[in-house]
Amino acid sequence: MDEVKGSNGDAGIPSTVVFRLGTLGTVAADRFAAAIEPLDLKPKHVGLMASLAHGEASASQQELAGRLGVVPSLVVSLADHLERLGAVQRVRDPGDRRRQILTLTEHGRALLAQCTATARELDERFTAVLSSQQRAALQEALAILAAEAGLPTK
Amino acid sequence: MDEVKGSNGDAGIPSTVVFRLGTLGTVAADRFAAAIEPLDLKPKHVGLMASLAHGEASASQQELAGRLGVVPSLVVSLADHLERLGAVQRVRDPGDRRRQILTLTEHGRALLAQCTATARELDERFTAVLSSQQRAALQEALAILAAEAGLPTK
DNA sequence: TATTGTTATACTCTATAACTATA
DNA sequence: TATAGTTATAGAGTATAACAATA
Repeated sequence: MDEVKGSNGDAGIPSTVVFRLGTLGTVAADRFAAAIEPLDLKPKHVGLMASLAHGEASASQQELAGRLGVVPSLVVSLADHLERLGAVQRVRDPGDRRRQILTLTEHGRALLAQCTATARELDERFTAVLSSQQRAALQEALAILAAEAGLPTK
Repeated sequence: MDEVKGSNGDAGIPSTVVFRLGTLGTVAADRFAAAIEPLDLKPKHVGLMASLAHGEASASQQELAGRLGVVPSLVVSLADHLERLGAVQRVRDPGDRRRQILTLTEHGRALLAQCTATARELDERFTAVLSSQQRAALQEALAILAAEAGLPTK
């Protein structure tokens, strides 16, 4: 018989989902950050670009702050950097001149595509120890949890 | 037939494992941090206690720094705080009086047990949207990835 | 007066470097 | 001279608060 049945009474905090997501999340984020560093981008920049690429290709900075779950002043510096790189454009909303509408440029799309390719390469190496069934199951579970947590899904 | 077969060509960076682990990891870590805040603990404190609880119940600060993947000076402040709470004890190694041996106290064990219970409650709510098969598959995949990444497994 | 974006400032986390004691 | 731990300092990242332009 198996020594473990159902939930292991001896299993400590490292075997909980929250703990493992936290620690693995840090590892994944660090590796991704290192991989995109040559592009002069941080994960948050990629998050902003991804948010602009999804559906409506433009948004006000307030909207972005809400979507990313960060404070508006942080969007300013992220957008400043991306604008300097030529990845996004700021245009005053003619209907409400207080608002800055951010749109992804062609170069921005190219950069985002590069980041996506990089992430996929990392995925392959990172999940190489998993069987294809395990990998698919992981993808599925993470997608559901991300949707539930209100995180970008597509 | 399904619109998606194998890997979705339209899937953006948010659907990669690294990106999702990163974002979900932040969410999980934030929730856990909020939950243990009443205990006057941060996730890193719990990580240190968990490291001491596993197998050999004591270690030098250098060893801990290595295990946690942080710099020794950070272990000092973590240990300071835990010592103030009565969760760990510092004892000079008689064999090498430069070394401080950290051991978990009874109170430390009790605190860690509380954190573990808290993490399990969070797990239940966090993974409530998953079927039991999906939850088991997630557990399995995360355990494998954690082991592969050299993170605590038990 | 309220809201958008911006700037100035402060706080948290963690690392690097300098220092003390022991070896 | 080298190492364990400590203390002092600095940097990255992000939030809060004050401000300017527009509504």
